Amino acid sequence: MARSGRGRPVTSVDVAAAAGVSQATVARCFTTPEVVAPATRQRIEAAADQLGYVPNAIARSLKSQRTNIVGAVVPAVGEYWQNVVTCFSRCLTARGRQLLLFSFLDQADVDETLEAVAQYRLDGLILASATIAEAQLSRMTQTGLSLVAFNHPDATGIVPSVTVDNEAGSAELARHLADLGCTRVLYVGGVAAASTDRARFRGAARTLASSGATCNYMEAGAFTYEAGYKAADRVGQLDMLPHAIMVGGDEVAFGMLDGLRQYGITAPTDLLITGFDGLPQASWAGYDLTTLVQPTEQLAEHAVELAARGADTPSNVVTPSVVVAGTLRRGRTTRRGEEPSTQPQSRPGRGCGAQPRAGH
Amino acid sequence: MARSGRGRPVTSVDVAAAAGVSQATVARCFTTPEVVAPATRQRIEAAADQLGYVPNAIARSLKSQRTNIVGAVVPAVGEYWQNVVTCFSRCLTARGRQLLLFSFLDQADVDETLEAVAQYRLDGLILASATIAEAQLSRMTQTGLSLVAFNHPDATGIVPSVTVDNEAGSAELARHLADLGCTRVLYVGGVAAASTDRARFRGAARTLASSGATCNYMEAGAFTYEAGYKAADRVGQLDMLPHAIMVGGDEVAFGMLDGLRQYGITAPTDLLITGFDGLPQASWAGYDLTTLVQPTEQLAEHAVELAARGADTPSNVVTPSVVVAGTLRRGRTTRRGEEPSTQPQSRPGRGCGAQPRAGH
DNA sequence: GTCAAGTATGAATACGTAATCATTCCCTGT
DNA sequence: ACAGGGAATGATTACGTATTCATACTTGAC
Repeated sequence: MARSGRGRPVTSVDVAAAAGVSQATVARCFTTPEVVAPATRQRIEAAADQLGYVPNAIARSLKSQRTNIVGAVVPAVGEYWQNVVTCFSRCLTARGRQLLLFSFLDQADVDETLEAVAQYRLDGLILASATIAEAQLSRMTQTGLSLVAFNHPDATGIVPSVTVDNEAGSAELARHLADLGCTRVLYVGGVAAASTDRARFRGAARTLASSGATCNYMEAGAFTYEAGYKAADRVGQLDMLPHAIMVGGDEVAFGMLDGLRQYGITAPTDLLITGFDGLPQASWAGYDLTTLVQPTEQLAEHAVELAARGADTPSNVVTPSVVVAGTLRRGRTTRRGEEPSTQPQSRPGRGCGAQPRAGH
Repeated sequence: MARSGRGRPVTSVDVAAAAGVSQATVARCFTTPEVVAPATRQRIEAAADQLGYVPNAIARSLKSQRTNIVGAVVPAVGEYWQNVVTCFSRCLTARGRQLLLFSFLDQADVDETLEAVAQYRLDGLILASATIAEAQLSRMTQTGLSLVAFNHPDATGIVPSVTVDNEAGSAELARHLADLGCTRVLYVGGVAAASTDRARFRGAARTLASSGATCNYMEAGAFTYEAGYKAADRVGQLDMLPHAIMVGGDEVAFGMLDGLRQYGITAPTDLLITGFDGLPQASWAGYDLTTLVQPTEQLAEHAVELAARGADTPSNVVTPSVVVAGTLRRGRTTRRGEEPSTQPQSRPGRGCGAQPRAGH
């Protein structure tokens, strides 16, 4: 047993005493077992087992100057980020590292939280979509911890960053729509100030322009379902519907889909709709959304790789930013010539589904 | 700067030297500032600032025998758990604690992971829906860390547990259905072996029985969308639809809803449907599901409270298990006399929506 | 049988902090 | 003026491990 009642926890010294060896040998037995004689090792293991000895990672970290812990600062809201966190956890566990998580609601909390986290001497820290004061940022890197920006392209150049190729992905979606004959497209972004949002709009606008199509911008205000739902009000009251709506995030797109239904507008009948992210729910039959699937596993893998190698690598090595391409998922929301109903009815498509509408 | 190049990190000793005081005074300055003279304190703070000193939480933890870190072992899949993790993180941050997260895909990984986590001398550990070998469990409590089982009623009696009142919640849903005149109900559970699942079925069956209604059980096989979607196949092929389907989890219910639509069965027209959990998506217009909303914030708060007070409390104090009641959310899926369409049409309800159906 | 080389272990130290104990100093009351 | 007391600070130690250095012991070759 590790301790009886309120007794002292078992240490390597206790094990050493029980096994009749020195503390040093016990330590060796747990770090480099091959250098200790088989007989001794067996004796130590038996003693450790019987006493319920568990090595103290805190003490180890103090001595070895590495905690084997990687931190992640992630927004508290949004299905997307929740998936990402899960991926982080998996990747880290696979490498024998631990994940210290901070989810923040307000950017303002980040600086304060970071202050606290810096004390833990993490091996690495992944900053997801968080803007950090540059002074604090450079201060943190100097303590030897390796920072990684995750899906926060702005940070490129300051710290190594890992992102999906937002612009190319959005371009791919736009091309898909252009191929379907859409010439008047509305882009509904989440937060115009976000660099990811801008990159996605840029990719869409560029591609559509080169096909002779127009691409207006509308800001939903947040990357949430509710924001999309409300944005649908503004769309529903347009005099003329666009041929397609490109939404800057899947969750916003879900809100848009549901919101438009209030106005009797459905995809792909009345217009086409695309999302971005590739959330699990995009594949659910209820939405079946055309979207750009982010290779979350892969992105997380890269981020963890950069963050976890920690102090192994000399800090003067410039780590190139990683950009990974996503993949297009074709869902029902851009499937031409079919009704949203699940009973496939072969009906001739009617143009791009765009019709002049009477004012509300 | 914290360190210049590959230099040594700044310690309290360095600050002491720079400020012309002893290390002890520097330490006091950061733990109990009120006992150090204002002039001295100012000098120390200036020196610390200039050197970029950051207290080392690892060393502190070693000395003080508490890490200020609470661990959580949580299933990797499912929207529900992702919400819970976010709540944990928020509650802990509010208390100045850190969250060490483990998400597991396979129960088998848990034991192994726990072995690693035990080394970190966490203040507390929240076990969510994870079954732990009892030997390991008792071993862990003896190291002085306070375990808390989250939504895992089985554990009651062994470790303090925090759960929603599954049975009462399910009973409330059942009563709601009974009030609507349903007399033939199908309960679709996630995993029959799960104690939460059993409790929910028990609550439903008991209540329905007392109203003279029947309640059959069907197992979806998992608490996932896909499982619900597939279970819909079995429902769709029944000779006679039940008046209502109580699904053991919201995510499963979403799958059921979408799956049933394949068969032209919609709620509330053809039958009524309820979920359990109260996921954000249940409120989305696309589903608008009647469900039992778990007070996740509150549950997390309790769990964190129990886990974080750590070694403050003598271990011989028996901590009673916490059971919190959920609240009923009435969505469209049990709204009688309305079509699933969003245009409210006042039509007379037609019984409970149950109709004999021809075989497939 | 002796010496060299290698192997297994022990003793001692450092990691960075917090807390205990001891010390210095200044102030106040008589 | 001096004793006594409180405030501020310094010296020291402990937390539990990993590592370096030193030492004892085994083995093999000549």
